[in-house]
Amino acid sequence: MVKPKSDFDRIVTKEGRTPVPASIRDVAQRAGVSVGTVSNVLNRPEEVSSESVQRVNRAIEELGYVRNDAARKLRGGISSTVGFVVLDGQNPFYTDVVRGAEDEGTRHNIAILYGNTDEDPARERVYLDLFEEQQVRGVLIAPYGDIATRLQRLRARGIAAVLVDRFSGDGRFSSVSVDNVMGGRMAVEHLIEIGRRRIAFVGGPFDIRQVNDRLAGARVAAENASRPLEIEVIATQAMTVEQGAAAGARILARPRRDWPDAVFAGNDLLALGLLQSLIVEGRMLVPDEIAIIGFDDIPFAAAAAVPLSSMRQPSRMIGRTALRILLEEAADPESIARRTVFQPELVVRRSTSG
Amino acid sequence: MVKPKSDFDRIVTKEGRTPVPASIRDVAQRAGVSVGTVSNVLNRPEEVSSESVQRVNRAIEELGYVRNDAARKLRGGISSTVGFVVLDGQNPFYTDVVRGAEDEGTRHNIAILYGNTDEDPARERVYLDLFEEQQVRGVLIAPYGDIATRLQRLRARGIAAVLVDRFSGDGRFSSVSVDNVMGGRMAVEHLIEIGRRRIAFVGGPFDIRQVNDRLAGARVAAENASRPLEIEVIATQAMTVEQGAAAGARILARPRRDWPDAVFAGNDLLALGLLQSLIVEGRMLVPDEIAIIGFDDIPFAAAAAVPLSSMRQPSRMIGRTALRILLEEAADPESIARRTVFQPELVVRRSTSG
DNA sequence: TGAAAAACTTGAATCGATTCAGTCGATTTC
DNA sequence: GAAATCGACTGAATCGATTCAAGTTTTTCA
Repeated sequence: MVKPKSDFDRIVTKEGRTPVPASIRDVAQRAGVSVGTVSNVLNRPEEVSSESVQRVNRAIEELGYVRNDAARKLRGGISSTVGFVVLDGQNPFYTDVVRGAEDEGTRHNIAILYGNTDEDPARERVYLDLFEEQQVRGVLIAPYGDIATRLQRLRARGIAAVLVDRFSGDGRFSSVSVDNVMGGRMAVEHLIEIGRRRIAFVGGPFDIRQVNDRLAGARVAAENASRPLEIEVIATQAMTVEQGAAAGARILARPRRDWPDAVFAGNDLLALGLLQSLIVEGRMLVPDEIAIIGFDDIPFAAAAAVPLSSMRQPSRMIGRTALRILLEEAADPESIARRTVFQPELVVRRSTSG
Repeated sequence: MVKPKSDFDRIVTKEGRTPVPASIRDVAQRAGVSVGTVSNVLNRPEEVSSESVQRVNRAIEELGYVRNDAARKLRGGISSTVGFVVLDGQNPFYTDVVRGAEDEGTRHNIAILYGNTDEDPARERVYLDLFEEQQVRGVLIAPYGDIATRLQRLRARGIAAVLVDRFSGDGRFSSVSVDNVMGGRMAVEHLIEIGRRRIAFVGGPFDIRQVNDRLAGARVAAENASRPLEIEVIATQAMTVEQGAAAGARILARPRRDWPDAVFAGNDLLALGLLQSLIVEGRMLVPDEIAIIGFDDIPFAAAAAVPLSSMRQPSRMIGRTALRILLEEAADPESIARRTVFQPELVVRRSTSG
């Protein structure tokens, strides 16, 4: 076992300073006040005379004091970390959501414990365990499996949870997401508006709630059209670029007259894969032969060779809002769960302006 | 101030269970042993009789006991979190590196505190402060500014640090990176090999070490060519898709005969931006008129409309290795800093096979 | 059989921030 | 002038896991 102290001593002798982490007691001594006063300066400066505040702050400065979050947590004070369990860390959409949470976090001096599950329920559990051990202030989670009971247990331990990008069936937890049904509907309405009739939905697996919702919305649009139409479903095993390209290849393998003239992809990764595959003999079929619209509006959508139309999610805003709600709930355990739903926004680019 | 306990009580009465977090003392009582024994079961089961191990484990199971990491940390035990400060969280390359660190982390039951600095030295400092407060086991950092002194201070507090994707000038800290000079050289050698002569480097700002190194390597290749050539430098303000597209626009604005016939982009984001911009009147200039090679081989490189040649970095491996070294150093403060350098690998795709 | 060694177990002390009942003066009130 | 009020400060007790010197039981072997 390493003894940090002895290491510090070693450094002391070497550099002549005293880098043994200063405790609140050291600060109190140097400032000539009690530990209680130092703690008050740290936490409720308004209750301390300005003279004491100054002296304490000077001592803190001189000693390079840094608060020990472990001790703070232990005594029952609240933790200054929040866990974020992400479904697919590789997807820029989630990167953006995390970024939003981060932004809000730094404003409250909160750090984010990050966990990427890659749609693996086992990893999901591992991270929730880890976060429980850490006694985080709360957990943001873009869930894959069914974690209601797990979250319930965390709550019993005083750890709040907010669902991201999805809501809980029973409404027992707050959530921040986008109206996926509406998004699906708007996407397909747009395709119909630009005159497409043979519309396909590419996406899957359908046990991912978001996928289902987007398809459902697409169907609503199809039925409500002045001349109703059918949505063909081309199922994929995942929402990745590779799967998108594979789906594209399957489309191209059909006789020409069976091609759809527009595809609504379950997310932008799929759409990018499709885009890549829809080049025949150096000619890009998008948007003239086949229009494509995606979902999420990740940064790469605009940057694609044929800039991609997409349903924009306010991803950073989702992250920020989720963290804000989480902090509120952590502060007030009596608070009632609420659902926050943002509206997606249609972003038209070249892939659907043929 | 919220009193978690009272909330638990409320739940107790509601659900009839006792979700007050069980402590090691509760476990000891239930198992009929002392707290010391429970702690031993948790930390050195080989020193405890198998009967006790069983009883303790049963009690743990029954009570739903979860170790309190704060208490553990406080007593001087080691923390089970590690901080990771990332230069550009939006860049899939770093996402991958984090993923690698995560993989290694879960093997050691370690969670990652994540901080994205977006090349902002102020944020860099904020995160290092936060991590210090958390008393993390160590810090992985892809640094932007000069943080030698800051890291030195962390080290004095017993917090190890490993640089990622870059090494420290004075070699006082371990680092895991790729040989950027070699990568730049290989990229340009490849361009020369496919018969290109008017080669440009797109990248910047040059106070990012990696950029400098890659350019330096490119120049070595240019000088060593059988017929030496000059590398034109097209400077960008950042390594983003937008900047890449802007650089592309500047190239297209020139008279045709002043175009380069190949571009080595400082990273894949720039390359993708370039790719996007190099479509003139629906015709893709890549690779016939202008070949492009990037750096990093992010997943989107292969998925681009014209699949992008790139210098692959073993990004996950970098993350895993960095974390492994960090843990070793955290365990042994006497250990000496070492530099780990991986070789990049040339991945040829259509953007350079004209 | 008895003594020494080995194997386990115990429980008080410890880490550092927070809290809160209580102390101390100074000021105000009646 | 005594009592009440107020503001500022104090410091012992607390949280839970770990450690380790000391204690107890079991095993080993002459």
